[in-house]
Amino acid sequence: MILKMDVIKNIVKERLQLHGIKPSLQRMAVMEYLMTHRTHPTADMIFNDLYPDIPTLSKATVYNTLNLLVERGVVRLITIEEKSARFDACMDPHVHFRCRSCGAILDVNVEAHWIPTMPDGVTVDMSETYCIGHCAKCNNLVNN
Amino acid sequence: MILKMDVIKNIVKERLQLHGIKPSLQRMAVMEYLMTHRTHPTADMIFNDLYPDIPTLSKATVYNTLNLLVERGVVRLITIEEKSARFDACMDPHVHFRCRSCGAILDVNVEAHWIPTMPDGVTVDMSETYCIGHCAKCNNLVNN
DNA sequence: TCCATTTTTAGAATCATTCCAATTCTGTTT
DNA sequence: AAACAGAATTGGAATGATTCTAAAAATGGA
Repeated sequence: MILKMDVIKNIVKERLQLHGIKPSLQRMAVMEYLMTHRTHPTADMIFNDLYPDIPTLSKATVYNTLNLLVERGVVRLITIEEKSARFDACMDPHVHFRCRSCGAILDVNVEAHWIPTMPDGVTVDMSETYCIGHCAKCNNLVNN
Repeated sequence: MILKMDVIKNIVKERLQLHGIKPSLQRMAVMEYLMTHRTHPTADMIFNDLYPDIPTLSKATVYNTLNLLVERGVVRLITIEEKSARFDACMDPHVHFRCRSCGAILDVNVEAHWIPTMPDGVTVDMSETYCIGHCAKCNNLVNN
């Protein structure tokens, strides 16, 4: 019998190895966290949530790991919010929306990413679109 | 005879007043700087360039002013780069490109801004698209 | 087991930004 | 012009996210 936990852990491990990243306990934990929490967490949120399970975990390790994952193209770095960086393990094309009043960051699905025509000689290997406004919940609060 | 300087200063003053911002010496200087330097500067760059002319200028004032300008919709806050915020006084639709090797941030003209279809109830009042890759100059260095 | 390399760690250091309380400036009323 | 109230500016301290550093721990061969 194969436990669900093992299945997830194997997917996580494979995804890391596919990108040449040695799957240490800490790296697995950060990657699994991002794959199972689609909340665009900050480094600090990840650290705080993982810390109870890995009491020796250091914030530096979380930062090291996130930087490595971003460098290798395994997760996306999101700068939709000035205060702190956000991370997203979903690499399918989608844009991010931030609500001005509650601060939530939501995924918005799109067919493909928009890459405008660039000046001659410029090459683009990544693009991000950020939309900012008011989410459905906050709009309702105002209208009722 | 009207000096060119006066013309610019008048445009700057009008743009501030149009948005209900009292045109103090410091605010005029920051706004004029942004309108005449299309380099997407950081608060620090603005402070350093303005300081020689306004020796009493404080960094807090530069931050206060930039925050006010962004709040009132007079300039754009650009978060294409994690280290520090960038500012842009051009409100015409355009997207930003950042070169991975030299760090330059360039404007790319577009007809209109892309705003993907949002989930029901979500309203968008601003959107930004960031493209990242290699600029023409850096691509040439590699290919020659 | 021993050794070399990689990874993790805690805490210090850095750096952008905000906060704070005091001062200066502005415009208005006597 | 003096007195005043409110707004803007100021320097420096405080904050908070991130990076750096040097030591300790883990890993994986020979």
